[in-house]
Amino acid sequence: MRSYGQFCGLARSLEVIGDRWTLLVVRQLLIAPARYRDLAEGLPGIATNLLADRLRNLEAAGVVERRLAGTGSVVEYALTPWGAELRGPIESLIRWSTPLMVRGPEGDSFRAEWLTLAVPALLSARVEVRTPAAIGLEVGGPPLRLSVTDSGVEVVPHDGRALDATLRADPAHLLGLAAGAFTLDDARALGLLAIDGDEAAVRAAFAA
Amino acid sequence: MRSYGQFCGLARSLEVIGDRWTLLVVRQLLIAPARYRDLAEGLPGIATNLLADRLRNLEAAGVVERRLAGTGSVVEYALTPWGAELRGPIESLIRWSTPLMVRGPEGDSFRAEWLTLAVPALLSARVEVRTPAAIGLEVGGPPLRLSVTDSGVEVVPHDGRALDATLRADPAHLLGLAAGAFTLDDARALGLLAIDGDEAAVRAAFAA
DNA sequence: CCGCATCCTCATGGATACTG
DNA sequence: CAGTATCCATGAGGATGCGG
Repeated sequence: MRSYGQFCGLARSLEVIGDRWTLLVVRQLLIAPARYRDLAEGLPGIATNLLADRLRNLEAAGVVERRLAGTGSVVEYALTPWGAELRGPIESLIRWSTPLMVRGPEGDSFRAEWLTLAVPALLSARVEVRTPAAIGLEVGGPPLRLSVTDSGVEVVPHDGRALDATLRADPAHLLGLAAGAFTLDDARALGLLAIDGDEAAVRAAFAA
Repeated sequence: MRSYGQFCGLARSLEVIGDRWTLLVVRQLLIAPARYRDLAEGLPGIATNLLADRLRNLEAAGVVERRLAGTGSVVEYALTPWGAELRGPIESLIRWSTPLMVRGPEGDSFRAEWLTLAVPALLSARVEVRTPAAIGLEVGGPPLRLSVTDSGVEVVPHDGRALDATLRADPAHLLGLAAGAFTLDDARALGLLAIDGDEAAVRAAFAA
């Protein structure tokens, strides 16, 4: 990226993460450290040369580090501590995007893993009191678990542990619910989502 | 901007504000509504065709609106309510940029008005208890006033009102102080800044 | 296979001149 | 003053190649 030549924090940030695709690469690594192939899968549409270029630049800037995963010679990419601090800006942009998401997927590709960032970003900005709960999320793709604890909200791949309830919906409606754009009752009356198990737990988690 | 084709809030945000220069245009309008000429001045380095293009796109996206300022036929650009909500993401990126700012200007251009975003972004994330105060800031360029009230922290052009104190420093040191990167005592011992008036007010404002 | 590098084509950005 | 028009440089996208 060519320099803006401005002594301004925003301009300096954009010189690091302002290139096309760059922040989406960070998004993927915020979901989990990953190999090149996983990144290419999680970033539908990216050209392989661009992915390689972005990873190189992010590493040079100190946002990403290459490391050897597991036992052997498998290269893995992960965020540095400073890179991981991009969670704040990214969650902030996800919240800002709510008006852009309500129109639904419209043929765009979707991966359930993206919800691991979006749902906590939307919920934690809106729900103040937290009742601990574990809620399964089925939105198409691998099942997820929304985990509400005293220390915060997170969404992780579901590993078969015990759940208080399970919520099944399409991604757009789950996001709308997390954003508080409509109520759980309305959504359910319209058949947009289904709940199994302890409904009160779901209601508390979404403050709906 | 070409679509990423991903049903993800971050991707959809970047389709609106991800183009080069775009978020810097928003920065300028967050400082104050402005005419074309003011924007060109506040965005050193931008080409006129790009500024016109970005304003067109931002208007089409609903982030910016053109309006007639004052009495007559003078066109002015301002953020829509949704556009103004980009303050959160932008402040978040400014905080993230702290490690990029400590190396100083290095020949980059600087405008005092950029501090009206940066200083509150850094201070309000770090200082919890607020003692109301009005502190003049002299950093090169037009004088500013840091205004601390119960409701928040803001930096505005100084209009000659009464001040509790005045702080003179170069931009990099003021940012370091606002970020808590070093203490007021250290900075002053090194001759990096000077205070006139009520020193305790300055100390309280910066929690130093 | 996986992890890129190369090559080519087309879109976008940048600098500057110009116009209503 | 507020932009357009133009022309050149750079970067993105897509296909393919290639070494480990």
